[in-house]
Amino acid sequence: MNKAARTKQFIIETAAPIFNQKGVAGTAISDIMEATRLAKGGLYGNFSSKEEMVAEVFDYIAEQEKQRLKAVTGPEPTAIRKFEALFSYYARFPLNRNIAGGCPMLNFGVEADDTNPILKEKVQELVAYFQLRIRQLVQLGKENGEFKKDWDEDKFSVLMFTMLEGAIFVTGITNNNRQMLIVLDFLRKEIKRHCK
Amino acid sequence: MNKAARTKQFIIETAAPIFNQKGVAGTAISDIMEATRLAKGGLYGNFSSKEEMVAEVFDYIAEQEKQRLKAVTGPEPTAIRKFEALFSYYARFPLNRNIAGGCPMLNFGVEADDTNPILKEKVQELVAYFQLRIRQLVQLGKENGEFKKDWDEDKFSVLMFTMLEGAIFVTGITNNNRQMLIVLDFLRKEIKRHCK
DNA sequence: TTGAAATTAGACCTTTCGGTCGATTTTAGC
DNA sequence: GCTAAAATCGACCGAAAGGTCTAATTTCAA
Repeated sequence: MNKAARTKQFIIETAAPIFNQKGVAGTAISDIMEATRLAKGGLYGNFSSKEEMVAEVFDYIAEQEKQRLKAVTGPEPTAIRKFEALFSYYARFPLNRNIAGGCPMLNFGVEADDTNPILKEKVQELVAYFQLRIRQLVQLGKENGEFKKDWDEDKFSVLMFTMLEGAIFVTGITNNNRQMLIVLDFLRKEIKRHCK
Repeated sequence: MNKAARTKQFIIETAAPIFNQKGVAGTAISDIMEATRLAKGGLYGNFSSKEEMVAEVFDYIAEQEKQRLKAVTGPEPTAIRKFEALFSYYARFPLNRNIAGGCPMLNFGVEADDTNPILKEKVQELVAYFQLRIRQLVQLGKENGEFKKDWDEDKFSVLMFTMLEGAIFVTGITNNNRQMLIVLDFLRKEIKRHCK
């Protein structure tokens, strides 16, 4: 990894939580200059524009989120345990995050929706990925004989995902994870209800 | 209503969908000037700053949302019918909205979370109001003998609210209300499950 | 209809925005 | 350690940001 690549990566990692917290429109290049302690040339030597920088920042974030999902569920041996690992991860949200500012899907998605089609598409992909992984977890559980075969994984992945995103939103707004815990409690019962 | 008050109201109503779509940071005073066809003096004669304007715009939006909730559920005679009216309202989301840009709670809430404590508090109040109304609907149904007495309205209001907000988010991102319909289907079944 | 008060227009101000580019420093292969 | 290439600095640019203020217009009670 040569100097430029290292600098670029450093910028991306430094900028990620800033964009996630303040939003794209709310973040100025000067904010990134300050945080990275780089001058303008140092930034624009690595990115041709703010837009491109944001795009690469989100690509990095998306990859991080995917890795995190794998890291949380991967080590667990069964589908039930994988779900449980996910739930106890979200029970500690947002304290367990290394990118400050809440869920990037929600933050970037809400802003990009009416303003940035390219970024919106990236968020779309990440949402689809998360929902796919939930479906696959249910399928795995079916194959393992953990879950009943008639459980509709498509519907469950929609319920689980929308509830979690809603709970993340409410957790942020209320400064309190009480509602997240209620949601997780419900999801745990749903899992149990469909166990053999 | 004198001229100033009418102008102020006109500005608020014109600005509301713009802020809701482009975000606070993403909206320039010049955008509001263009939309209202007013000059700077016309705006700053009615608001002392952009911040104050946004605050009053959100107050207006919050009132609109409350009125809408009442308008949708009010005419229906029973709790079950009130819920059903809400569900068929959300089934048509966002086509049935008169403020473009999706759910203002979500849009303003996500942006304000890390940037604007005053606005965040206003969103907080509106969220609390919606959840209260859901709880009250369940309570009404209990009193009417529609719902079983052991139904936990506190938990249900959390589930319903988080799911709907999550579904609104996903509906926007995917340009498709398929997941909203799945969520509504689930909520209908929950209602039925707790009917006497 | 009139005239004082209320309201709005729009030129102007300072600051900050995203972005450029030649000068300067740093990197890295020899 | 030298040197060509790569990377970064930071002064500079035009545009646009939020906001001010006085002049001009509009409102509305008498």
